[in-house]
Amino acid sequence: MENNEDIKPSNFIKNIIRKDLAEGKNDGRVHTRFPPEPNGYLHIGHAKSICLNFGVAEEFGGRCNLRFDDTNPLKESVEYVNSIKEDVKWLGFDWGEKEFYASDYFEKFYECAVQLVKDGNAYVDHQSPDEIKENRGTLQEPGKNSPFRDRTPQENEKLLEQMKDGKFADGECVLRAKIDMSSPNINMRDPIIYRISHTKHHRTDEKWCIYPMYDFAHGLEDSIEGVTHSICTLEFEDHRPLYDWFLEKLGVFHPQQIEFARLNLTYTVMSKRKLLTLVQEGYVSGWDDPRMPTIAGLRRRGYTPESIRNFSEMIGVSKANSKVDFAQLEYCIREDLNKKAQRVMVVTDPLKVVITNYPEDKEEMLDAENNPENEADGTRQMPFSRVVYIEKDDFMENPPKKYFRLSPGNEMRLKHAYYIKCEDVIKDENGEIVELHCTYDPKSRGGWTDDGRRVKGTAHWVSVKHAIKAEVRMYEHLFTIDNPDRRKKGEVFTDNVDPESLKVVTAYAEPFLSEVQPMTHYQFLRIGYFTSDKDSKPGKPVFNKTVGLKDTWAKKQASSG
RNA sequence: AGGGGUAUAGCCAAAUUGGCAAGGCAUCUGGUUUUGGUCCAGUGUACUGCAGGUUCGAGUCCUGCUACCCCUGCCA
Repeated sequence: MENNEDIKPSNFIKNIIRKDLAEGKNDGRVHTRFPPEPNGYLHIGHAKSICLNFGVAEEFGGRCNLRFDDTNPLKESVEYVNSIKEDVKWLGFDWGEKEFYASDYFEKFYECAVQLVKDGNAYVDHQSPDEIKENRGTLQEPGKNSPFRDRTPQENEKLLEQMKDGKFADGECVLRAKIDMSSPNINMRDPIIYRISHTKHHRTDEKWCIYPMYDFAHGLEDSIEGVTHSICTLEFEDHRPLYDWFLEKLGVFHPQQIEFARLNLTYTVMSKRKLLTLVQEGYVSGWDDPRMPTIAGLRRRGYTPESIRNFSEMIGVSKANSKVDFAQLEYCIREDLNKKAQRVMVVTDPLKVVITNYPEDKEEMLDAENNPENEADGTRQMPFSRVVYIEKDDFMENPPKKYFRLSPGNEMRLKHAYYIKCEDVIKDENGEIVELHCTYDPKSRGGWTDDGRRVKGTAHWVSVKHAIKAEVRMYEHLFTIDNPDRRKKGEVFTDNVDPESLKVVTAYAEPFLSEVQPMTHYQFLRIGYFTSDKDSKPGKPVFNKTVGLKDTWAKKQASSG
């Protein structure tokens, strides 16, 4: 029976692999790869791909390569290489003893290009970029053959060598595959194999001034590494015939390309270009801003690797374009942190409560459990005294029905402390409530009496005398609408950024929170999960709101009000 | 003279060779609770995009539609 719970959901890619295995393809090997281009930070959509590729390899006893698809030095850098490695590692995946780089195969790519030329399958085209574009045709009309299309293999071989040797300027000519300028698939209209770019590469430096295009390089990379199942996103479906064409013409090991739908999430954007815009135009503080859907952002927000892996498993894999509700991601982090996060008391919007019958000078330490979900986490001690803060929300002068919290003449429990009863409401000259006078029941120490009294409401609190101040960054969705790409004429997607998606508050916390290690997860009791930020300094903790607790009371209020 | 894809509940998404349409998220309702959290139990007329056809039987097979997504970088 318990096996049933461990069965992971199936998907069409696993079905293909199972079938291949059953048919004895690839000698029973399963080999995948995760091939990021180091031109930006990884985001939650990449996490889906990482989990898929590494997950499938693991499930079928295969391997998964981490490979940097670094064929365009203009856009790539080591900064991105390093961030990608860090993120993949953090997610919990191990790519083995070596990492792979397309740039390690540049020599091999060149040899393959020479072979294509010799076989009459490629030619050097001296048309200008504009001419090439012009002659490519349109979606409805076929393209026109280049006037250089019929150069002899000997001539092409010589020209290709000159390209490699830097005899030409950028854009002066390209190497093209000789396929079919009238193909209904535009990718097959003599696609470019090599372009000239006198650009320094972050790994090969100035060794090369010609760089291979994706379509030529990618299948070869897969082939060289013995990849069996080359999993990519839907937009490459049109490229598959080309992927296959190169491998066939070259007569090398032929991996199978399989496409799946990339992840979309509500209330955020996922394209590298848009994420870059958010960073460059200052809508966020950087790639790791906790509102960003980047791995680095989610990590800083307080998401755990387990929660993201679980999310990836949960949402499944298919070929249908879809948009997953952000609430599903939030469910995953709540589920994980509920088991792990220590509970602490932090008041974010304080209301002073004076307990008039509690001795002026008295202080006492009270036991508080660290996590009701895990008794092994033990207890800690919290100082209590005559004046405490509670949340403003936890008091109402004229409460609606079913309000369990504090109100005039009513009793409420201070968690782990005492029952208190509101005797008096103190207001300032504007009528604003500034302070509550309450009495406590000494017999309720620990928050319980055996007299059958029903005190339904329980609130968190901190002792004013002992509390420390903490900076708490309250995050909401970065965008005001679930689909940030929906916009009126003349608007851009950044017009949908919510200027209030970050609110910084000064909160009052239990004293032991004064010194926190960054990246520690807590549950602020009755509020949500919070994670200490790297900006924390000794005595000056900073917390990021990871996600709020479910709040059925607030929901009920909103729907009835 | 276009090509390539996709359609199963509000959102994801399963469904051996055709055989009673899984599961999760969200929602709502109870119960438990020293967190209005967690947990537990329950909660859905899904004409499986539409219209036909084959069949004892169709989400699965056939025909014809419709809607949406992707493709005209010397990006990946």
